[in-house]
Amino acid sequence: MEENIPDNQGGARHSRSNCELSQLSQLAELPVDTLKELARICRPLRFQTGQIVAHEGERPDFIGFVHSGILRMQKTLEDGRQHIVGLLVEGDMFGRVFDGPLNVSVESVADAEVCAMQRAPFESLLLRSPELDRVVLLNILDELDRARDWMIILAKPKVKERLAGFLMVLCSRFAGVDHILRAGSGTIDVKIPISRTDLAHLLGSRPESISRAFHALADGGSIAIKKPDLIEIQDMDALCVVAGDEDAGNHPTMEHLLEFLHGRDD
Amino acid sequence: MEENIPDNQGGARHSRSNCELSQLSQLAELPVDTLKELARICRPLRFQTGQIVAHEGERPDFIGFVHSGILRMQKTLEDGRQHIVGLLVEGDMFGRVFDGPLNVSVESVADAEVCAMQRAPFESLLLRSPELDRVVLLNILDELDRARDWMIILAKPKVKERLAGFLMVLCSRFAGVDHILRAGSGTIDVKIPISRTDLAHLLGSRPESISRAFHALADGGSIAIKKPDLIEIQDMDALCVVAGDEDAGNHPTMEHLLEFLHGRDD
DNA sequence: CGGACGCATTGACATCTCTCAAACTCTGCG
DNA sequence: CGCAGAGTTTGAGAGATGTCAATGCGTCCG
Repeated sequence: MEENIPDNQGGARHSRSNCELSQLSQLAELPVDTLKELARICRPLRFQTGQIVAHEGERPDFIGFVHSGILRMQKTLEDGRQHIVGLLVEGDMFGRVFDGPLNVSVESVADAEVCAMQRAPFESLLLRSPELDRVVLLNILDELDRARDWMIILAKPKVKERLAGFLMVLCSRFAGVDHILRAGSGTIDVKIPISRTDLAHLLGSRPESISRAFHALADGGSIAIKKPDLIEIQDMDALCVVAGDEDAGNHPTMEHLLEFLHGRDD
Repeated sequence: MEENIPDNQGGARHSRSNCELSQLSQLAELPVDTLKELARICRPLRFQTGQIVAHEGERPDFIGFVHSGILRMQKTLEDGRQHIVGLLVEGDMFGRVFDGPLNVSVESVADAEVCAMQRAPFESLLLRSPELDRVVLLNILDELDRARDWMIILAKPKVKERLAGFLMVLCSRFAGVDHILRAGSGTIDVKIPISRTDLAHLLGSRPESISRAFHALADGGSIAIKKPDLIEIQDMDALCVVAGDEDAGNHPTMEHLLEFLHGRDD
C-alpha cells in the first residue's frame, strides 16, 4: 500500500516543479534528449531528518537520485535493530532497476532532496538510451566497489582500525559533500553523520568501545575531538597507518583534500 | 602487457571450441540470436587450482562468466596480504563492463572453467541486446546485495557469530554447487573452499580463533567437523540463532535444502 | 618407509572488547 | 534558571580474542 512515491503518504514535499538534473555530475554528460526525458518523469521530493524514503521489502514505484543531503541504507534484523550498510550522498542512486523489492531501507540522515524517477518510464528510457544505461551500470559497479572496501574495513580485528578506516572513507568519498567535510586552517573537519550507537552497529562494536576508540585515536595525535560528532583530522598519514594501509596509495592526502576544499570555498 | 585473455601467458587452456552458454541458468532464457552472438565472441578457458585469472589494477580484455569450479575475488593490501572479498561459482560474472581496471584479483580456488567474452564485441552486443543488458545489470545488483549481506555478517562482534553466518551463506548461496554442498542422510555436508588462514582474513580474525570457533559450534551441536574442510550441518536453526538471525526467515531450512539436494542426486 | 612441509589444532597468557553501571554534557522546555 | 531526557563518556570486572609457541595430522617426495 505504501509502494507509491511517498509524496502524500510519506510526508515528503515537492520542492520544485522539476529537478535540476544536470547538476548531478554523473548525469551532466548525458545527451540533451535524455536529460529532457528524465526531467519529464522525475519528481523532486524533499525529506526531513529521520524520514523513511523507502521501506525494505517493498518495490517502490521510483528509482531515486540523491540531489542533496545524506541518506542511509539499512537492513532490519530480526530483533528489530537497524543495521546500516551504506550512506548515500549527492549523485548516488538507489532502487532496483528492472527488479523486485528493495532489500534495504532508505532513511534520511539530514534534510535531503531526492529526484524520484517513475519506474516504468525510467526503465523504458533505459532501453532507449545506452548512455543512461551505462551511467546506471557504472553507478552500481561503484557501489559494489564501495561495499567491498567496507568488507575490508570491517574485517579489521580492532575497533580502532575499523574506526580509522571509516574516517578515511568519509574523507575520500564525501569530500564533495559540504555537510560532512570542511577545511580548517591546515586541518580538515569531519562531521560524523550518525550517532555512536549507529556507528557501533556499522563497525560491529558497541557505543562505549567506539567512544574509547575515538579517544584512543585522539591520544595518538591523528585526530582531535572538537565535539562528539565533529572530528578534526590532524594527521591523515597516521590515521591511514592505524587503519592498516588498506589500499596502498589509494587514499587522499591531507594536502590534496585541503587544496580541494579550499578551492571550493573560494 | 598481461591485459589480454590469458590463453597463452596465463597458462589457461582452451577446454572446448566453444562454451555451452545455455547451461548457465542466468543466460538460458536469452533469445537464440543473442546466445549465438555470445557463443561467437566467447572463448572457454580452463584454470587449475591457484591460478590467477585476472589481476587487480588491470583491465582484462574479457568479461568472465564462471562455468564451473570456484574462484575467489581478493584485494591486495599494502603489506602484500590478500584479502578475500567474495567467491564466484557457476553462473557468476566478473569484470567491469564499460569501465576501467578491475579492483579485485580473481583466482581459481578449484579447477575452474570460465567463458571469456571478448570485451569490445560484448559491450557492443550489450547495446544491441536489452535482454543481455538486463541480465548483466541484475547480476551486478545481486552481487551488491551479497556484499551487503557480508557487511552485516562481518559486523557481528564475535567470531562464532561471523563463522555461523559464513556457513549460512555457503548453504543458501552455494546450494547448487556440487563442490561445496552435498546431502547426507538427514544432514548436509559443506565443503569449506578456503583455508583457515584465508577464512580468518575473510572474517576478520586469526586462524587459531577460527579453529576455536569451529569447535565451539561443534560443541554446541549445530555442526560436526568431519574433516578440517568438511563440515556437517546438523542443526540449521541452531546455526541461524548463533549467526544472530540476520535476516528473519530469509535463510534456507534444513528440510528445504535436503529436498533440493536429494532431488539433484536422483 | 621416513622425513619434510604445510596446515590445523591446542595451550598459556597478554590484550582487547563487551557488559553493566554511573557520571557527564548538551539541548530543549517549563 | 532548573529540570528532564537523550546521547556520550568513564570506570571496573568478566569474557572473548590476539599472540606466541608447541604439538598433531596429512600429503608429497625422495
